[in-house]
Amino acid sequence: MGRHLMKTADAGSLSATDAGSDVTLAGWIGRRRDHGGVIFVDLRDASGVVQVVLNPEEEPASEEVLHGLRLEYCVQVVGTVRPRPEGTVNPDLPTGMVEVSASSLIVLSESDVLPFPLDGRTDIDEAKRLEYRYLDMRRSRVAENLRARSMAIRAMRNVMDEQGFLEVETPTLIASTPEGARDMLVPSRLRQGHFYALPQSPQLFKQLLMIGGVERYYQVAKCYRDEDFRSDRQIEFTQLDFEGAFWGQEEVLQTIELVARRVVKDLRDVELNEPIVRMTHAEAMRNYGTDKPDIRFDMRIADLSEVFAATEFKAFSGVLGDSGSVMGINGGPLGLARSGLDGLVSQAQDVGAKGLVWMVVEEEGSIRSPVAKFLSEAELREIVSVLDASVGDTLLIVADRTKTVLEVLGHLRLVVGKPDSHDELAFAFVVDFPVFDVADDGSLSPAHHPFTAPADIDTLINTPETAISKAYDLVLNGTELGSGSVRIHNSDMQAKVFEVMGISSEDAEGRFGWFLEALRYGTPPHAGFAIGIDRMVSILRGEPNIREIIPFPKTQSGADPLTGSPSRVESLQLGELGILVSPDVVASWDSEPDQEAASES
RNA sequence: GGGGGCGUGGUGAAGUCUGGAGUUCACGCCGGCCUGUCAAGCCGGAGGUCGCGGGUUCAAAUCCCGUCGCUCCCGCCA
Repeated sequence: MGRHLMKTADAGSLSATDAGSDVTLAGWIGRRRDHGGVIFVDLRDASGVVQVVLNPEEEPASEEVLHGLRLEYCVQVVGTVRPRPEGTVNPDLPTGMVEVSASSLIVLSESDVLPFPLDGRTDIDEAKRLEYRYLDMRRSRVAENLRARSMAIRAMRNVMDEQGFLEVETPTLIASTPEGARDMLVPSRLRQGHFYALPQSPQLFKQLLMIGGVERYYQVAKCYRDEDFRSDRQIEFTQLDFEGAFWGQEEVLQTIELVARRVVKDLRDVELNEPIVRMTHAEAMRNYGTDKPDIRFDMRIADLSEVFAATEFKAFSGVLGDSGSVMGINGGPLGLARSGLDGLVSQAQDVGAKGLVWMVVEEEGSIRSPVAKFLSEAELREIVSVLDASVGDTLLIVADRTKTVLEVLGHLRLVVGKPDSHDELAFAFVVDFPVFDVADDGSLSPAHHPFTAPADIDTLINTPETAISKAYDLVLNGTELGSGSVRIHNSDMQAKVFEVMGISSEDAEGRFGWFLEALRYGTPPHAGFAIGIDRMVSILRGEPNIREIIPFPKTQSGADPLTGSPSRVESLQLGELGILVSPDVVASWDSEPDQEAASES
């Protein structure tokens, strides 16, 4: 290594075997311990931290420079790696066996006093962290998350490469495609009054790639959906998107398994030996009350309608007579006081239940419950039997329309059973999704985009409300990680599906005529998937939201506190686009106290 | 669009329920001392329009109304 190099070693990589070697380090002052004479500095770079010893008697720099060192100064240190003296080894530091004795120190760049500490011991307000994200990512939490994200994407690319996939970039300025969500729009200057949409997914392009003879495609794709934010939703996010020709569902699920195994291995150093559990959408709903079941814990929903077929209890008999259901879960030994049980009742009501019956199995086998006196001995025995209840267990029972019962119990199941960490991982495939969601009023709305192949076209046409599609989801710990489907590869079939979904043939021709035509040129059967990378990494990292995994995320209101986006633009710029901001909107600006654009103009 | 939580020196928190002097704690910052620490230590000091606006009151960080920001959730989002 020549002397001209700004650094010859990484701080975090030094170990006892480097003792005696001369190194040039460069990084930031993470901490300083100034004893008046000798000064210890924790020098941090991207690789980690090492202790640098500055002794003025050895003249690494002037007294003024040495005692003037402050947190996060960017410095270069030339010195010698040496074992730490007896009794001063730091077992908490990976490089704690050694230290670097400095022969010279140069301040490359001073730092202002920091807006918040970078020590990782305090939870800084997130808006502040995002405003100074470049400092925030010097902290180990974000730095490690960025590395994990990189590792995950590398693992995905490795699997894809090994499986013979071709990485293809698809455009991000496209025509609006129907994915269900609101499109992010970009105005066109060359065709005023026209707009590009940012892709919600590369859906139609990857299908075109299949038609184009690319048999296996993948992409680490930025996707955009202009909907409200959640802890696991941002308007822009990243997916591993892939598609295979001459493929059906089985090939897709097996590929997902390869990806999941590799990512979990690389990020958690855990081998997933068991095949990923598969269940149908109907099974998921019946057993867990949701299409994204958290199967780290069992606690299945049990149907108690049989038990109460002839009950005297009006709250139950009324519902059953109205073709509803009575179902329950065994919450296990919750040990809740009356107030806690009442809390569950109000939570059940919050999600739509008229009420919730709780029961606690008492020592001598009797049942404590507000409704116990309305139920027969036989019914109580049957409840205990069906729910496989033991002494101390809390049973939760809901009677209502079947859909409501499942929703409520699915919610309560999470409330009482969901683990509070992601130490354990439970993947699941949910397959055989219905084509339509049935609303309370019986109306149908498509559950998936219209390019999803139906399991059976006749069923779709004759009884659409019961039709199954060849669509499937990947779920991890109760979070939907991604979705995919077998696609329609036949133009006539595609036209029929458009029709059933309520898209008129004129409308379909106008918006997707080009795609319907493409399907007519020997389209191979194909299927694919997309995995949400931000979500997957956030769960594997045990982070509570995907912002921790995204380098520069936006706040819940869609703003970036660092750069000030979204911002107003000059009217000149709008003029070129043929755009005039509505007078109402302009008027509302006057009442806003704090606007970036206002001060820039 | 709706519901909940939060907003107090640079940072994090306590104080707010039950109104009574900008009070407290930790970190950071400034100055001094200090040659083996590693969240270094010791002594001293500075620093706040309690998010903003209005109201109630003799008196508001505290109660009320509004508003802004952040966040969690419902709707929305395959």
